[in-house]
Amino acid sequence: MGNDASTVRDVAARAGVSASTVSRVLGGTYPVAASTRARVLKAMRELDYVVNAHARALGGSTNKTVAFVVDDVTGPFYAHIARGVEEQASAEGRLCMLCTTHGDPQRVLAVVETMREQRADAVIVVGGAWEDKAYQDRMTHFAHALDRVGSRLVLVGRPPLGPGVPATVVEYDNEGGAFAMTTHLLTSGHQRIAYLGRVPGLSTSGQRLSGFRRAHELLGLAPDPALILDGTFSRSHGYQGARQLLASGADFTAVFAGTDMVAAGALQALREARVSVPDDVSVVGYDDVPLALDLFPALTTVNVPHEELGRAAVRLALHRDELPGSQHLVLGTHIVLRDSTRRPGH
Amino acid sequence: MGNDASTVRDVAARAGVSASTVSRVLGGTYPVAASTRARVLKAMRELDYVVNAHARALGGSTNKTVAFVVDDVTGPFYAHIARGVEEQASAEGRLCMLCTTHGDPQRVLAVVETMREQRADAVIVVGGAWEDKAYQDRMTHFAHALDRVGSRLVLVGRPPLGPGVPATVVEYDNEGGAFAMTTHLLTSGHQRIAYLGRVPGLSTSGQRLSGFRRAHELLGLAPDPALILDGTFSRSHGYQGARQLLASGADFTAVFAGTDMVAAGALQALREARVSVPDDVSVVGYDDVPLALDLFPALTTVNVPHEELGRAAVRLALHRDELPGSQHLVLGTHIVLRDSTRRPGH
DNA sequence: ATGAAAGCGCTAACAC
DNA sequence: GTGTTAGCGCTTTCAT
Repeated sequence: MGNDASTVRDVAARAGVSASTVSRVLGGTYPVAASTRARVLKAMRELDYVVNAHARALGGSTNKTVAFVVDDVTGPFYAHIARGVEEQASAEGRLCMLCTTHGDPQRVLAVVETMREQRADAVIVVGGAWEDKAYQDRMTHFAHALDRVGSRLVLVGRPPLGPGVPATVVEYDNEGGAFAMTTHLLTSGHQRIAYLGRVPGLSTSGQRLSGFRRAHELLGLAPDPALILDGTFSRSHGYQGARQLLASGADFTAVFAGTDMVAAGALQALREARVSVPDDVSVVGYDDVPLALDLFPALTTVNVPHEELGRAAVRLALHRDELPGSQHLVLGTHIVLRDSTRRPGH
Repeated sequence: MGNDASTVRDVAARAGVSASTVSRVLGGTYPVAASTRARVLKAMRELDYVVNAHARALGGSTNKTVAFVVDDVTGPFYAHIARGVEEQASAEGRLCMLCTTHGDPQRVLAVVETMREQRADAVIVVGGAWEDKAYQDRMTHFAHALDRVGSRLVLVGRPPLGPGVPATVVEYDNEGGAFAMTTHLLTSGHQRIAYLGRVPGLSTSGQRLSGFRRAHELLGLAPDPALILDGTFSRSHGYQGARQLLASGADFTAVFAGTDMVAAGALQALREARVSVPDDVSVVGYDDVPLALDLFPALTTVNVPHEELGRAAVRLALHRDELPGSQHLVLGTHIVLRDSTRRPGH
């Protein structure tokens, strides 16, 4: 229906100048007589003119757009990284496209392809990667394809694809955080720690678990395989997993939840079973999302610099020519002690 | 730098056909000989071709994009609406652009303008509106401007701009939810209810407060103005507000928090002051975000159909020609009783 | 079934 | 300073 936006030509006609002149005042980066500029501006206002971003993107080569590919906006973990991305993007004059993939590797690939069509300046993929050869190969392919058209693949919170692959990666010390937390638990006297939320094939999960294992080894201990439960990074897995653990009569004094959401579920199950936290069992999470503060008891967890991850992703990708040395960043993590942990038996 | 994506022309050359033929297999909506199509497809694969979305948008008129304008992705309230929007958009073959405004009315207007440049199929603005004449006028202007180019302004969770303004509005029964909740509190015996998080000039806040007032009036009561605190829809206001209330020695048995986040802050303040919830005071929130379940005690609150709001927004906007009668939707809300409320003095 | 040619709205040489 | 002329990559008549 209604389909008559005014164009440079309309504005030019009304102002009695040529299209290029209009374009010049639009760009602002070229001398135009003050009086002419005023007339053009006036015409634009009267015609309620706005540039067509597509025509502009077609002529020049950049779209002034950053794409953000995420598993699920709803998770606070992603939401905060999204905020960092959005803020930095907007600070750099870029628009932000949001795509969600709902844990489906196929959709990730499809979405990245779409972003390639959109000629986004950067394509930021957030969250653990699937440790699957075919998947990695496809991502590597995209990295090259994006690079070829002057765009950039950015991996946030997932490992690099390999040397020579043109991609920016912004990680955080996943393994180190889990190591620190496990060490804390172990040295406070917890010997039997259940691990909830091992997600097979997910890089993030693998790294956290390996920090968990390394801490045990360092103290000459071995985690009990029966206490490591497979599942997803979800509240419901935390709930189900904790119930299952309780029902099995397993012996444990602490629960290491794969994420804060998993911890939230576990806390609910524990509360329902009248198991007191932290008196009977300690619970720790991972991520330090705002929710951690509101859980009861307030959750001891590993802090991840969410917003900074997002911000850094955009910054590095957009300025990769100026800061070529820093295309692989690993941000630190640290544990935050709150009320959900205590020495066992005290 | 690298800036040589292959084009239809490249593909055409390699397949030994004309550009139009390539375009035809791209579109799929036109007869092409099977053998030719195969050759073209092969050439595309070999050249790793992807269409240029901008060139396409320039020729045709739609961008296949939906814009989503939100205050802050980080709030769970928005996050869940965002999910609904994203899901429906993707189901309708649209991409989703995300823009945040951080509570700044100026930025809302700027962002909507940008979306106009992008020729988005729909521009979805979420969250309470500022009850400010100039602001409303600008929005009305945008509604018309978008309409003129075949796009659509969608208002989610805010009142219509007025009759004759071409905009889709998807509301939820804000006033009704507050009314129901307040009535529940009042009829359970709470006579002095504090209201935390009145945000002057914000439509959402105004509606909630008027439901709060109507419930009082209906029972022949009048809310005590001293118990109504101005602030923002934030956790920190909930915290500060509750502390202030406590410090003032005010007399109240229940707290109606403007949102669940406000309630979370209030609960923390109450806990720190050793005021037991719900034994000493009852607390209720608004929104029913997932967090409500994880608060302690689990929060009694008003359920808002977040995802459906987002989904409906996209659906109505995109199919406005097929369902012209339903461009103003009001979804229902209902109260959810959990553990943060109780009759006073029991 | 396929090709040639025009044009979407804008920017960027290149003239004057 | 300003106008003219070409395209950017694709879709779409109009021919054939």
